[in-house]
Amino acid sequence: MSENISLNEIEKRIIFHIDFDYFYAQCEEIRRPELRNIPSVVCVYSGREEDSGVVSTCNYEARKYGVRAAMPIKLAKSKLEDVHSIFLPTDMPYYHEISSKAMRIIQNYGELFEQVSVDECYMDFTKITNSDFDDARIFAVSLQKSIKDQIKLTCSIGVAPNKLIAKIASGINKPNGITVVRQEEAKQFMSNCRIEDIPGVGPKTSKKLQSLGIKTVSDISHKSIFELRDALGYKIATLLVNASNGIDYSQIKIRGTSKQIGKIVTLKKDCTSFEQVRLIVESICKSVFENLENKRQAFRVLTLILILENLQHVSFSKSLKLHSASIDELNKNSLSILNEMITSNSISLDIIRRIGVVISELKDISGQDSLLNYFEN
DNA sequence: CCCTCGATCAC
DNA sequence: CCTCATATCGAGGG
Repeated sequence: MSENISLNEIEKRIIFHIDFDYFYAQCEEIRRPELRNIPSVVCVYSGREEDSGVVSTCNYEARKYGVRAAMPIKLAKSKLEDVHSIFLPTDMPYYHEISSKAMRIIQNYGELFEQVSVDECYMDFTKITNSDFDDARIFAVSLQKSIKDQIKLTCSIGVAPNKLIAKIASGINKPNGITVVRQEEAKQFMSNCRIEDIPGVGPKTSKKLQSLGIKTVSDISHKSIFELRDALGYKIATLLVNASNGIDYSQIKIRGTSKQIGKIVTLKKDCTSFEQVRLIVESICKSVFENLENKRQAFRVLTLILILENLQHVSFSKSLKLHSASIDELNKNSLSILNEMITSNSISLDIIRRIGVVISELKDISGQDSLLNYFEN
């Protein structure tokens, strides 16, 4: 913890984690209320084949049949066979519109605000509530009501002494729920959680812990960071030991613009010639570059990512000497990296499933006179 | 200290 | 069956 804030102040915080319920599917219900009564599934279609892709979100009606986020569309369809249901593609611009309206309402409540994603944010309510959890609950109810009244959107709120617990708590009484965890309940609350409930613990970390014989949050709380460091790395070890004791010092931080811009696409099955791949890389570059232009920024690092048939990821990156805002530069470098990757790793074109381009080390160039082709100095 | 690359997470 | 975008960590090499 590098922030200079006293422990005393840290422990008196009241943090909200606000999570919009089944967000994409609920957005669809907002513009088409008739969807409320039937299972609806919002999907990311990869275009590789008819119905290839995954479920992004689904409403609770669909969940009754076992449909879940990240599930292949084909599997979801099989679960809803013979059921009157609807499958829709994502419409991100529309979801962002709804999201901004809701986020604006939340921000108007006052203090430090951190938007984590399109459907999730944190807000510090310490001052407004004077560290009183009863007050905080009233604010949570009022916030839910404002959002519901103004845009017909429901959300779930976790109220806790830190971000970690607020985040876990918001998921407990979903949808349209409020869960309050006080400072004095923090450790007990954590010990009732499963290890996988801790944000930052995924399948890999879970498995490592299991192989160490660690099965519960209480098991972790009896370990030292030192004991876990070798297996998990310093950061995760620290996170886990603190979390298991109900502690999380991380602060709400106002997020600036993103630090990278990227796009990954899935190749059609019949795409095998280098010429086809080249055109795809160029179209990805175009889209990434448009994004960069809109933000009036230049990039210095670009990374090309290949995802192979066996879902293995291979990435190569290149740092430029100077920042660039030239699409030609982006194209040229992407293609040269692609060539290098294919030859040096002896990757044949037909085992490439997905291709991505990411640019990073971004820098604002608004105010520069030539945006089209800008080089530092 | 910078660069590159892979891993992991979670949306 | 297997998307997509972003952030962060850590190792290893210079």
